[in-house]
Amino acid sequence: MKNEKKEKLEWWKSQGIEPYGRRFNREPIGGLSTERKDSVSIAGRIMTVRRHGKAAFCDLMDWSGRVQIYFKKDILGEEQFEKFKNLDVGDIIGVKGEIFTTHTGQLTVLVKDFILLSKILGTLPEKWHGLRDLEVRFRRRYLDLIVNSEAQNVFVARVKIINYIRSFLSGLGFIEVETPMMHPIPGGAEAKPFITHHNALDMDLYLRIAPELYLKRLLVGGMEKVYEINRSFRNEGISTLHNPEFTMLELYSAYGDYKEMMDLTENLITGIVKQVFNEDKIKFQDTDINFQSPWKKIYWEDCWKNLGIDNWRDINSVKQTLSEKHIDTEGKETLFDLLDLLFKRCIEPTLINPTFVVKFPVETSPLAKSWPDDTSMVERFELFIGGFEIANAYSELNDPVEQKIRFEEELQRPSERPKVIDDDYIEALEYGMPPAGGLGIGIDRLVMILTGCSSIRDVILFPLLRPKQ
RNA sequence: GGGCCGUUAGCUCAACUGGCAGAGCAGGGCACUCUUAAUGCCAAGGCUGGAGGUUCGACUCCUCCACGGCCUACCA
Repeated sequence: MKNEKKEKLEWWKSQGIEPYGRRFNREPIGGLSTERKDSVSIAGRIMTVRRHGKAAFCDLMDWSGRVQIYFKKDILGEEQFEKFKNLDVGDIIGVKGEIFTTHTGQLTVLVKDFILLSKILGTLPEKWHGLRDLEVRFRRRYLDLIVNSEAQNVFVARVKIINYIRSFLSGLGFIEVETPMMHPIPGGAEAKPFITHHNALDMDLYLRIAPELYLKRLLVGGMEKVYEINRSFRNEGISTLHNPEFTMLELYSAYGDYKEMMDLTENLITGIVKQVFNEDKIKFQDTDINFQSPWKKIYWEDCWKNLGIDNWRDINSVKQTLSEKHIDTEGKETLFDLLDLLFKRCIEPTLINPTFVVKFPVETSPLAKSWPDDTSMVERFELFIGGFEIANAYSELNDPVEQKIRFEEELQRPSERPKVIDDDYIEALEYGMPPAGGLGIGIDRLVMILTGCSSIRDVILFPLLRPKQ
């Protein structure tokens, strides 16, 4: 803390004023208008000060907006004006005054009275360039939010998107539920879990990697349309698309299928684009993404044909294509690892406008219902926007015997996940789960696309960083 | 985890090939009652991320460490 700021703090105390105030009745700054001639009461942070001897203009900011306020000595009187001189950029004050317009026509509040509500002891980042240092923006997000309106906009948009999702789903009869975040057996996705320990029960628990298996138990229980906007945790690398904890929407609709999920996804996201952003196109990085319906649908299998692979199960032709494209296959041996690599490098980057990729191999989808007349494939789609995966959905496998076989087959494949079959889930299926469509949407990534952010850290308030020092 | 890059005043950035570390904003003082990146004048602000090394001399070159960014890997 700087000595000068400490001295200011002491000055306020010496005036018998508590520099950290109490409740103050105020209205949002964003609601002020030039038509108002009555007195107003507002509060917020002083963002700029332009002093002119016996008068001064300041900008006062609250979450709803910013307004210019005008301090005049002949209005405030000697004593109040002296207090004003001891205010700093960054202080939080309450103001009572009247609206007027300046000679340049700017809406301004003439300060009749003000009160200090919170004294700043630090120094705000620079008013013109703002806070650029990414590390500081993430570690001290509060400064980012105070100073960078782009940061404010992103997180306001995030809230609006999530609110829209809730009202959209509620309108379709979905109910929001909460399922455990501490799982005795991690399941519902292929990912490395975080491990924690419960002392009283003396048992290890896993932070959830997906809520899927619990939500489907609720379908067994008769809940027909459920969703959870869930935080899930995966103990893997950090990148512009990956944070160890991330937010997903998962929903399940009894008696539906993956096609229903496809329609729902398209309606939901086009609705967000229209209602929240009032657009049907969004600029992401340097390209326009067109969200207009109908969205493109392609078969996963056709992607390979387009790359010149006639039979994607032929590992040699996959390897050959990878080598022709000079893609390093280090550490990749299985057919599906190689296919995944090829897909990520050669297909994903081309899927800019929303595109459903449909019908996946059963080996990569242990919880999905098989394709009619082709048990080697499943009723599943992934949605890609802006070159990366946004959503994943399928017709849910509700046959307990088949599910058990799929789990057992999964155990045969190498995995870093603990190798335990969730027999409790199988048992639930034995009581009958209705056929259903299920959908997962990566909320952080969706927000990225819609707000033009290139890193997931830009849309998560406090992304995980190593502690400084 | 691997590769590359970055870290200089509270913030945003300079400093050529190794030769006294500089500016704007913020903060301090003075002047100024319609400014809006207010303005004018004055003063102050630094162990250049940390620890070693090379050198007469290091922000600059070398080694190690810390944190971050990008790419890559695992994944969503």
